[in-house]
Amino acid sequence: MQDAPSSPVARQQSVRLVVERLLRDRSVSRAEIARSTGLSKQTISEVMRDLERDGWVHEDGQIQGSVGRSAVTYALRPDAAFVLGIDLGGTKLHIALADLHGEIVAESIEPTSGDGGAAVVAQIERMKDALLQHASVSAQRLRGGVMGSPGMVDPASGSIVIAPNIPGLDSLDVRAALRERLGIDITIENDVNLAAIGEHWRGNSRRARSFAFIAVGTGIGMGIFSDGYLVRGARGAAGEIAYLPLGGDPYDARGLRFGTLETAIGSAGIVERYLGLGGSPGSTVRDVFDRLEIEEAARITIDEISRILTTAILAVHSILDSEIIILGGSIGARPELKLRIDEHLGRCMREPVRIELSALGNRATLIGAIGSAIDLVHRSQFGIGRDAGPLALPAAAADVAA
Amino acid sequence: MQDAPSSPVARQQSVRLVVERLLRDRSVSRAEIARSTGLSKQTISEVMRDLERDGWVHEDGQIQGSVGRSAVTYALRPDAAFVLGIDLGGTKLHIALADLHGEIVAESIEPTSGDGGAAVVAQIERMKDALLQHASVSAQRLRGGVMGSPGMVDPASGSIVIAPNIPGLDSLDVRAALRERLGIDITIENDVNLAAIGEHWRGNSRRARSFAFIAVGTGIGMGIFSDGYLVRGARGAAGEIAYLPLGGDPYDARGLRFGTLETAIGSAGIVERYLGLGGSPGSTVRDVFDRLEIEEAARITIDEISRILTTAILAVHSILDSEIIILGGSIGARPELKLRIDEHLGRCMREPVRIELSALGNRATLIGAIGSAIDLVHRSQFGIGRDAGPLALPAAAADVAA
DNA sequence: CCAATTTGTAAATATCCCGAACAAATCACC
DNA sequence: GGTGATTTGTTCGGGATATTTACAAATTGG
Repeated sequence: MQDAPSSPVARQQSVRLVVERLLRDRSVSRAEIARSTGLSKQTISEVMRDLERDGWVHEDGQIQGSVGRSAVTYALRPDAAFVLGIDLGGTKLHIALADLHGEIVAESIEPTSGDGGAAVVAQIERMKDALLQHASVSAQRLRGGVMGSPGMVDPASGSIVIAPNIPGLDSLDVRAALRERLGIDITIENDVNLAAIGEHWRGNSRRARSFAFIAVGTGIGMGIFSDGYLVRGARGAAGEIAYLPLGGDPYDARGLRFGTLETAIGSAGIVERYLGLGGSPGSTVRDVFDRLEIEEAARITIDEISRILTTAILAVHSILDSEIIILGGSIGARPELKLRIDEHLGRCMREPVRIELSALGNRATLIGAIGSAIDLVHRSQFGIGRDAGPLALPAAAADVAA
Repeated sequence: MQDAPSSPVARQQSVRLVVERLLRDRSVSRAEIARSTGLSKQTISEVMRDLERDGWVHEDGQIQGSVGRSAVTYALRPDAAFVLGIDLGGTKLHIALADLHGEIVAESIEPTSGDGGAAVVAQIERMKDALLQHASVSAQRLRGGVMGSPGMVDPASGSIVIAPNIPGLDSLDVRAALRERLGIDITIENDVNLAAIGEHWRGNSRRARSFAFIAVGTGIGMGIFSDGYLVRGARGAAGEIAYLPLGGDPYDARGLRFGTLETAIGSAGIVERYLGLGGSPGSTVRDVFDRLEIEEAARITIDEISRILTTAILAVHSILDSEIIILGGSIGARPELKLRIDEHLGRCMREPVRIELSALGNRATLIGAIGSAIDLVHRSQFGIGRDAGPLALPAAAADVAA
């Protein structure tokens, strides 16, 4: 069933407690860790000695001022390992190299190769090498990576099941190919889920254990956190709210194919609605928003979109009881929408749920991928099982200061 | 932060592995446990000796037939402890006393006392005493209990926030009162959530790690499992699908108060719809179902209800990606509904989600409460933290046989 | 400069787990 | 019916880890 606890059964527990404490507060003395974990001082000293020997922590400073001997504080070394965050979009491929604090040391964007799965894998390898060289990081210190991709990712195998926009990616075993070409494990995850992780780590839902991230752009998707854990669903399709039966007839053939909600308020649906109201032909969604103040068709379009999105939020909230709902994506993050949604929510909920705009914008997936990769490194490095609790991520600098 | 691991840090790990193995297969030999856990034979023997000394396990039989010495098998003693499952409804109070296998040794139903919270607590105490006496179980062996109640339960404090139907229950600190009167901890949980746990343990979603249990009766509610864990939401209101914006105008004042979906397809809504279609005055929901084959108004009513419920299922599934959706409650469990829903789903989903009727009927909450209580006893007894994994419950007899 | 307090180390002890050797029980096969 | 192979379960010694107690070192306040 599980692998044999070879020798260090209890030690891993201790190491884990120490590391978790160091993640919570960036710099802590050994005595303080002993107090807060309940372990003895020697155990902490010994664990810390091992961690320092292996390069995971270093002395960080001293605490003076209070009575008694001054304490030496230790902190996790951000440069102990590096990870790769990859945001694989239909048009752009965005890769960043980051340290264990999540500090990005190098990043680059290229148009996604149009020559299919194998070419994309080769492109990723090339970009990775360039980033390592640019940041002067040796390949050994690269310890993991996470890639976000649109479409469905099978929770069991971790391989892409359906990948729109990138031909030949779902037929290829991308994970195996990446492991072979890059020499490290790359975990694949739905891009919206990663964006939710990003917002949870560095964005506007930092302290919320239950929240939803709704991305509205070309398509519509949602990432769900419940009690600190990502909700993936049986087939990895949780949060596919494109198929919510709102904003149209769920028995309509088009809704069946692309999703009723997405048909109504995806980019295509918005433009179509705008044209139906007499808007100028050839307009984009951006144009509609630009003419919001000056054109009746644009105003009505956005009003209707907001109203439908509000019912979607109502549906999501009644099922998940989120603490916060974050709106993101090129359309969803527009403040004009939030304004109208807040107003509508006030009229159909007794205690309207808190709505926030994405703090990370189009970098949410990338940052979530980095955070997720850091978490995986921590887990694999310190023997933390998957049930050992929510994400083990360093607090953002703002949180430490607070 | 956490309590000090006094002495048995590693031992608890071993104990937990052994107990989990015994939960999975009811009767196992020590050698087999050693193999499957990776622990050494001596460790298993020692752990087992302690468990037997404390009365948690006993020798159960022998394995013969294969070459080699025959093995003594051990099993958890079902009578090592007993738990109380309580289903507190607006009209009926249903209590059962069960052993650690979930075998009910005594149960009783009474009308819920109408004299408010304190009277209900007294009633529960009286019924508990009677059950203990009837089953000849000493009070010391009663180790815990779980109570299901309609309304919202705060996930943090475990106290009832909103309790419809039972006056004065939300103002009282029920949990403290029960602890004082009964001498044991009674955990309170939403009744539909417990019904979902019941179905997960003994019902139709036994092997599903992600599923939803939808109860349609006087009111409408849902219990959610994601990846083996119950989803409670930020305020314990997850699954309150009464407020789904389906089947009516979400901006309507009545929907705002009772929930749009519940207004449409709760008992009151069904009867109202039936009358609106020219049905006979004074009818109940039961009457409507009875006249389904012989009266046009009844047929149309049920058809429309099914259609709305189908869109609700579609909404739930698009958000949660459940493996199975279980229908329960006095109305939801009617096969006439499932028939129609299956048909409708086929026309609005490309891969219709699997729908099953509740296997436990109106006992689902009670059984879920028992299962949940057994899980809590296991956790508190064997030092299993809350993040140690999904429910630690004995397999149902049918599963063991299979 | 001394007392109080806190940090960190050292030594001794207890606990727990593992590996190997070994006794016991059982089956297969001659 | 006897013998060997196989599996079970125990005993014993060794190693790793954590805890307790004692103590040295450092720092603040008077």
